[in-house]
Amino acid sequence: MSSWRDSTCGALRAADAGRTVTLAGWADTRRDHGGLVFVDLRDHTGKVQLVVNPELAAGAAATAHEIRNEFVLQAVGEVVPRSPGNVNANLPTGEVEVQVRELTIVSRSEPLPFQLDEENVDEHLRLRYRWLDMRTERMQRNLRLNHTAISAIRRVMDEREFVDVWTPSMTRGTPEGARDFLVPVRLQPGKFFALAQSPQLFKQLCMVGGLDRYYQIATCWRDEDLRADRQFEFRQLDLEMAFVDREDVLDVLEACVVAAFEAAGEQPPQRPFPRLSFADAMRRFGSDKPDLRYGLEIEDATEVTRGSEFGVFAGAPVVRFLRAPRAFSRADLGRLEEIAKEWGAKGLAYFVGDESGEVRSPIAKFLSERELEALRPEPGTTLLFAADSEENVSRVLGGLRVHLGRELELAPAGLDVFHWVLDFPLFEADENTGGWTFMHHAFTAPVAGDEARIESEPAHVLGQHYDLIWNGWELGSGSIRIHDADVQQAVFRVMGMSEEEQRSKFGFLLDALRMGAPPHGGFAMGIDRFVALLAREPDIRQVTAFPKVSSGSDPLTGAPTPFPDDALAELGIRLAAPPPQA
RNA sequence: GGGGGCGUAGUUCAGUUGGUUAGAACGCCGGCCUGUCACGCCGGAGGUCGCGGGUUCGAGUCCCGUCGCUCCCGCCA
Repeated sequence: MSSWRDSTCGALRAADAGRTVTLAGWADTRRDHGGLVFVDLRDHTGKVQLVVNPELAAGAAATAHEIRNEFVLQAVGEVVPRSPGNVNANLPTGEVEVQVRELTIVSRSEPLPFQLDEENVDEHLRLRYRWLDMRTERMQRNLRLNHTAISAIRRVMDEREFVDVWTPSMTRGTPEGARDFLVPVRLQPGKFFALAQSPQLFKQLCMVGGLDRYYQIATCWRDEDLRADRQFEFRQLDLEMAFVDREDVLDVLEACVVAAFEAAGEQPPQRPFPRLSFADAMRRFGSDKPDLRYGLEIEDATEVTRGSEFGVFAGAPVVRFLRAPRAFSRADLGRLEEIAKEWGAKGLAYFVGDESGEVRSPIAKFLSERELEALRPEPGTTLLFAADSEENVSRVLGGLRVHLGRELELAPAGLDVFHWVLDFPLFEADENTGGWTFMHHAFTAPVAGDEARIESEPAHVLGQHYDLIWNGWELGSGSIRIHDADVQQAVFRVMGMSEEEQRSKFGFLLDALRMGAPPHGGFAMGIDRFVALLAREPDIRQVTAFPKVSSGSDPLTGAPTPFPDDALAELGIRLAAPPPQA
């Protein structure tokens, strides 16, 4: 070890008694008795109690009185066992302490803007002083877990002979994806690189290039609003494989998830992960990423209410409901109706089954005996209805289901459910243009046999796409890609792209697909989301060393900042409006 | 772009129907203290109640605007 220390604080145990050690770390807490001084010295491994006795080390004692919180100290002393009455059972090192002989204040600290042991400290403040926040057990654990998970994943990649290939961050813009971050460049005034939203096309080209197995822990950039699970920049486990089927890709991902759990010391989920088709997910849970830790499935009442006297039911193509395990009050139902309206419902019909066995419902008087009998809620439950098009019913009940899941805490603590969602449609209607757009991206292959009807029946073509879901969070998605240029061009045409446009935007891809492209497929999994869930944190900022806040700025450095006009001029840029004063 | 929540000491919070000098705990400063471990005891400093305007005899409290943070919708191939 270095001259600064020959041992770490957290490692000391009863067996070390008698050793003389040199320790270095931070003053976590001090208890100055005027004569005796106790200091809990902390480093990255934990804490140990230092004792400074003026009768045994007068110089050290004088120094010890000067210690304040978070001073950096170096101490030389003997590890001694504590007397039985003085053992601290709350500390792994609590059976020993270090009797200090020499004490050096290596570095002083001003009083901190917040205390490290304080809970609920404003996050903006924590981020402004992230280097302090990082000293907390929470952040130490989270950042180390991030590393542990990535290491485990890299080991899986190595074992399976994936090759880590670096792809460019500065690349060609993709107007049809998320908003690009633009990078002006002095040598090409008036032109811009885009920061890569994903290495998608490059990894496909690696397959055409014969690399066979590609992977990267790839940083991606997207200029969209930030959320609990979204930052401007994030990392994904990005992989691509040649000569594989869907099953090969799913197998690799499951192995990565299990390996990361094991490395983190957690019980890994059972393999194979359950599977759900997109159609089933939407019908049963109203979501393409349902949280399957609880049931609360959408049930159908379309048949029962056919020809109902209640106009809203009679006039709707689809009537479905959720059976919530709670007899809601009128006030509750008012709030639920608001939620339903946010998801596009016009109102919220309900049947409350009171604990007494009474059924409360403002619409009961419109319904027949047959309907009432079929839809009778159990005592202590509430049926919540949506009557509309299939699409709207799914959206409303899906939104309500998520809300109820959270509000009623339906997910058992400690339960983790991974699952796949498969068999997505390749296209969806584009509300803006009235045409078709891809559901995930333009490079997903249709299922075998559907190639011929890409252009004739785009609505009915299924894609070889798959999503990985953990407790209702989309961890990532992948697909078997198109490896035939003609199929790729058919997809582009459905999206309304002219031959010219195809050439200018994706000519290089089409060229590659015409020069011996192997069948291939891959996946991209959001590492930050994965680690946040693994750490049981509510958002990805807690597992990110230096995140940005939701307004899109960095509280620590103050970035982004304005640039002087001459710096912009060199790039051929002039601002249309002066920047707001910082 | 839209909707909700929050903003009082360095920090975390309290502050009644609008009413005297805005409080507590921790932290900070000074003093005492040889077995504490969230050490204890005594004393002290510390406030633009985010900012601006309005209503009122009187605003931390009510109203309007604005800024910041946050959650959500849109957006995120």
